[in-house]
Amino acid sequence: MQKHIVTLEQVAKVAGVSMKTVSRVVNNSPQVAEKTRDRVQQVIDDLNYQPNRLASSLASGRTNTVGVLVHHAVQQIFAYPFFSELLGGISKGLNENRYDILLRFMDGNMSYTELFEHRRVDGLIVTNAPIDKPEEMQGLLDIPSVFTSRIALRNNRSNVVDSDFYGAAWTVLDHLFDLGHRHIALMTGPEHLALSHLRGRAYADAHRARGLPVNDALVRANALFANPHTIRHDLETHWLQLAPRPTAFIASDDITAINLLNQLAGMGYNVPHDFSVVGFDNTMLSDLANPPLTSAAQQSFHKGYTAALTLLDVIAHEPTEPVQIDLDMELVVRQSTGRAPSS
Amino acid sequence: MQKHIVTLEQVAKVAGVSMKTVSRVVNNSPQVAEKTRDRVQQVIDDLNYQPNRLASSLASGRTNTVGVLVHHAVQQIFAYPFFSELLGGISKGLNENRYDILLRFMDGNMSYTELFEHRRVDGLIVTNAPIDKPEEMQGLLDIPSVFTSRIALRNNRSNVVDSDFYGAAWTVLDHLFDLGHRHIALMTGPEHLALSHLRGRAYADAHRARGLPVNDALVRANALFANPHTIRHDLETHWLQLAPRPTAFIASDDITAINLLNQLAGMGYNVPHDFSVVGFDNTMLSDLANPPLTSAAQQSFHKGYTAALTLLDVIAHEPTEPVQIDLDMELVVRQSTGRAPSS
DNA sequence: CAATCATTTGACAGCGCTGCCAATTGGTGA
DNA sequence: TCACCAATTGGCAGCGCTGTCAAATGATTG
Repeated sequence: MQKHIVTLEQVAKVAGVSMKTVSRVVNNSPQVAEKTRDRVQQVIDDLNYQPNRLASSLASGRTNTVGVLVHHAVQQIFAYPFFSELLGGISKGLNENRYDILLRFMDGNMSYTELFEHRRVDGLIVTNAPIDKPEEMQGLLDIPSVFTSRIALRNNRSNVVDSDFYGAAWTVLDHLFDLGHRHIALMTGPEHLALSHLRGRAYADAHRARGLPVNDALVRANALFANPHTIRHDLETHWLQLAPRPTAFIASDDITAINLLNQLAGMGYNVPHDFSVVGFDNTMLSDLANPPLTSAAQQSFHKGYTAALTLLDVIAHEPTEPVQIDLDMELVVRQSTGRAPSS
Repeated sequence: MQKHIVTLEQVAKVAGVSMKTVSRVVNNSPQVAEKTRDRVQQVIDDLNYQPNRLASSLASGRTNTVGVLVHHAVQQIFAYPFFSELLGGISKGLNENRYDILLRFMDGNMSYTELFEHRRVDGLIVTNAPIDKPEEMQGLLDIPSVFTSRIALRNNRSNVVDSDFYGAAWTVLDHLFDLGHRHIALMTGPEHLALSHLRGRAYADAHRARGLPVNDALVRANALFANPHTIRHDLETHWLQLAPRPTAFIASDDITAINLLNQLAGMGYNVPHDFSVVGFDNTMLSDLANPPLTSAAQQSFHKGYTAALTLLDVIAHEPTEPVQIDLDMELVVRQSTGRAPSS
């Protein structure tokens, strides 16, 4: 399909310089006389020379490419707008530094370090790392890599860029306390994710700080993206059976929150009059919800962006200490939260 | 960070065979004696040899990598779950054939053919191709490439895998006709997308087929993902001013539909009692809407999967005729559509 | 047992570029 | 004018692999 493949050598020949000089021009090396640069550039343009990046990478050992690993089992997560935004941020951070993305949806039998070992990338960004296979992750610690989620509470050798779920949960609780709520249900998220435990801790700490008692029945783990049926079931068999009843719900994520919203509406309750509901992530779904959902915003785009820059830094400087960055979360208040019903 | 980089040559030396033989083993070439294969494989495992894919690609001219281009200006689209699913399908199709994805969010000054010209990929998949720069797209026609959207009605040299928006619009209209609706508003989507025109044509054809008159005021172009404000404005200044008033709305996409749903609710109308609303794409948003949204489903995952397989076929066989595939869309009926109000 | 042919293996150039280091050029001051 | 130094430029090996084609091996047959 291609007519002629123009190489460095041909450009050099036509321009009457050495390959090395052409190489310098292509790579914007400063040590080329301006006259020479112009002449060579002219030939490059004339011949429509396109450098072969593979050859360049092979010779230099740098690929200017980063692998982004997405855990496959979490296909579902992938449809969640949050991920798309994260990827957008990663892309921006990398593109600004002339890096490309090699995207891989991880399959059961794939090795997490393969892309790097095959010399195809300079480093890896691991999103939603599986928490159930720490051994497989182990190899990543010896490689330039950044996780966008804490992989386990005790793991502290990994480079991590994550949102401050502890602080966010605390902020949410303050918001609800201020609205007069005293019985607040918390759906933490799954047991195996660090963020669930962080939320749980914040819940206890925030209550303690206000001198309020903690009712353990009000804190429950749940699967992310809980479906309507499960939520209905939990409402009927648990939450609404409690005495005193919770007057507010902190959901693990926006989808769970919206399903909760819809189930409550279906049962004849009014949000925020009867119950307040808070979501997490502040995805576009929050705006579309009815009523619009109060949600703790992860800076998803910025998180991706930061992860990218962090990785590039790790690649360049190989720090000995792990880099761990917490990003602020901000509570976006909409109409799903209001004053606690005066019982 | 790496201790030893094991090369083919070292494996060959240790195994006591030539490099070429090791290469054959690595690439599963059939013409290797079983005994030799086992011995070599043993050494490969022992030394933990990892082939250098760059070197392999450089020598062979095949990268086993496909570029996926995402138009940057459509950042917004990217947060739309549809895209994530599409990407998931692309990934599946490619992974099954041992291809990887080089993902690029296109920036204003990027060349669409660059990745290929730099020999980094064997072909390209172009999602949401910009329709306003046909010249830049032109180069893609001489390269193994597949578009996931019709780039322009008249362009017929490109390989395209798209959903059958014409048929889908017709199906939606049938559904609404059957429910007794006779005044149906159509928000086609933007002028510059082929799908808008296809929907418009289906609208006219479906009416004609039933012997119904077409009221041009009921068909309007709109931006995808119309925001609540715009929708409110259009309702107040246009749709609700018409006589007779439309009793049903076909929205260009799920987000527009949901915003419409919320605006109508905010104005005190009941859906589906007062108005029926249909969305497009059947994203996860449809389920979360209140009431759940009737929506025409693009097989987003399957579309990506098909696009991937199509591209691999194009790469392998360089067909002379462009490949154009239409994927069926299915109407998923939920609670946002009902019988037309008996006026 | 030699001739024949299929199967298996090997030698080596070369893919297109960059790193290293040497060679050349041009300008300066004595 | 010549030594001297900085700024440019060039030569060439080699990155790790595969393609081509030749060589060696082994099986089969008359």
